[in-house]
Amino acid sequence: MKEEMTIGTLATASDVNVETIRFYERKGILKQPKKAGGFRYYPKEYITRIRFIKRSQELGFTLAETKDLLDLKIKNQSKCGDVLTKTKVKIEEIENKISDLKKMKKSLESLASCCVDNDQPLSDCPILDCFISTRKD
Amino acid sequence: MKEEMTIGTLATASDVNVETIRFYERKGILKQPKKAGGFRYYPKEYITRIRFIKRSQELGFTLAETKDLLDLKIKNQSKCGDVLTKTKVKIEEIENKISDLKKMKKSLESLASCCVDNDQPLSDCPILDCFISTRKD
DNA sequence: CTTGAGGTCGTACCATAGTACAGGGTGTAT
DNA sequence: ATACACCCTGTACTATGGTACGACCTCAAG
Repeated sequence: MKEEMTIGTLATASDVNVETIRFYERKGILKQPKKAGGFRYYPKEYITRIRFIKRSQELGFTLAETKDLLDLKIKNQSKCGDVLTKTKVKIEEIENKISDLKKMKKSLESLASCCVDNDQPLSDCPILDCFISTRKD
Repeated sequence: MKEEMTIGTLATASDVNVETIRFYERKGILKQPKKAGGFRYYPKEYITRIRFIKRSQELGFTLAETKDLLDLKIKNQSKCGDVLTKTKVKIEEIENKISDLKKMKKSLESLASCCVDNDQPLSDCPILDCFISTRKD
């Protein structure tokens, strides 16, 4: 049996849409495989690559960043530290997002605590008032 | 002095782009003000409304959700509890995002700790390997 | 009354991450 | 040999939150 597959088989095996694979190719994230009769034929390593992309997204990397990571892999003069740096930058970004979200959560909680009576008409709703007055100017 | 202003003045006063105001109008988030000679003339309440929208975004609400909030305000049979409910849903969403981000961060940190030698060639980079092998299947 | 700032509308464009589809070509099985 | 599933390219469309621009119009000052 040949180790190659068409795009549909790869898509099923990788659990993504056929269109997504073509989209990644257009974006340069997946390189064009050999073609025969106009059809793309993928070696099974592509399953691993797509898995990598998906994992990378789960870890918070954008497609552009994922492309960088994969490009590093291709350039063989790349050093492990290059990847470590990108990873550390991403960790910081995530930390910032977490702290922003925590601030939001606190603001919303303090808004929620304004509300003493659910059946109050909205004209007297303290939450909406707080919405305005708690804005940092 | 009249309490009305043109779109440019409103934009400056609200610290948003003129185009943004027109965009909000198209989206139904801001209602059309009275027009004279084709020009939009805004009462100053619109400054408060745009502030509300911006504050709402800061709090993690999308424009669609902000529109819901503002629509609640308009329907006078709305109850304060309606707003409280939306606020609580949003708090939960934020909590979920935070926990997702924390997971990402942990994964990245464990990847980073794989790297023992920055100058290692990438072919031996443990981070990239971990990328694949730590994927939850 | 002319000029220039700032208004109008409609449409196109940006990033992000895809999805959908028309109109055609190919590959394999019966 | 023909059907049918699958593939091809290219383009348009989705959502989100805007930004930018051309061509034209209006208002206020000098």
